[in-house]
Amino acid sequence: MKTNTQLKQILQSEGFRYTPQRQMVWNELRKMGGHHDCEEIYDELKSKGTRVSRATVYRTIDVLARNGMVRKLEVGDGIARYEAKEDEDHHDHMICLDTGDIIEFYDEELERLQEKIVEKHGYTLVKHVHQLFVKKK
Amino acid sequence: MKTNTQLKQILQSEGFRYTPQRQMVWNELRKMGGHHDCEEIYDELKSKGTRVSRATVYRTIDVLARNGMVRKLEVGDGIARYEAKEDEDHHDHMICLDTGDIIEFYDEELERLQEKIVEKHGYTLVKHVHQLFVKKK
DNA sequence: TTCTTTATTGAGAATGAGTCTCATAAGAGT
DNA sequence: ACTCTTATGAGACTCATTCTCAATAAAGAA
Ligand SMILES: [Mn+2]
Ligand SMILES: [Mn+2]
Ligand SMILES: [Zn+2]
Ligand SMILES: [Zn+2]
Repeated sequence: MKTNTQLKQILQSEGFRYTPQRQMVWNELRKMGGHHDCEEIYDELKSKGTRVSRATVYRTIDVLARNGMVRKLEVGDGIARYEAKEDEDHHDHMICLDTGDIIEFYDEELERLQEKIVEKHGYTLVKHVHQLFVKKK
Repeated sequence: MKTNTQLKQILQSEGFRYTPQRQMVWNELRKMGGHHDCEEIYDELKSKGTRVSRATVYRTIDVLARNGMVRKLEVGDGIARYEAKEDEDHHDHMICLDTGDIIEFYDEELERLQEKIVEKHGYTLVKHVHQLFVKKK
């Protein structure tokens, strides 16, 4: 569980300022849990009376993503979604085409295989996108 | 190699009309080879003096994609790219973060593993997106 | 071939997620 | 408290993609 102090340290170590807006966006996304877009975060904050502008939500989410606090997820509907990265391990996503549900999965062997393939081509793996679009059986 | 007659059959079997514009978009994408966005297809057609509107390129590409003639590829820059699906087998993509190059790869075991994981969760795999973002070693 | 029906097209307007501008506010170091 | 610089808010703006609608042309019938 990342504390606000840790958020402060991470931001400041990169030359970013530790502002109340950034705290609010970060804490809100953590509290919400799951995968959410900027508009949802903005609405949630607004409904609580806190004043964080839409632009700041977008900017903050971007800062957090660049610093590994948050993960960006694009499922193909043109809306970027984000999830707070606590201490949890890496995982990929299954998206149910019936319900829109996002199920997380992790497979050791799958991760290894990707590395192997990339190496075979003379490259280094920086990141990957792996999404399985499924239907209920 | 898909012939124009095959294009006609596929379109008409789905109730779509076999129009010169659709032939031009399809043949142009095939001729170009590789992964291209709608603007590139539009420009290419325009440079050859053929008159196909931008809207029609977008609409046609969508029709072709829905009918398995074309594959959509989103690499995260907000521009959808497409590639003609001839008779070639399935493949996924490595995107070089240095050059923007798109390298195709296929791994039997990887494909099998995905199926296994999805089944384990009680779902059926409909499609998947697997992109490896890499850097030159 | 001509007629009818209905999908398609072109041109440009509209959409909308995300970005940018700029004047004002406020972190952080001294 | 002062200074320097980054962050914020409000709204304008971007730009890929979609939509509108009048005009056009496939496809099937006769
Ligand atoms: Mn997740
Ligand atoms: Mn390809
Ligand atoms: Zn993974
Ligand atoms: Zn694959």
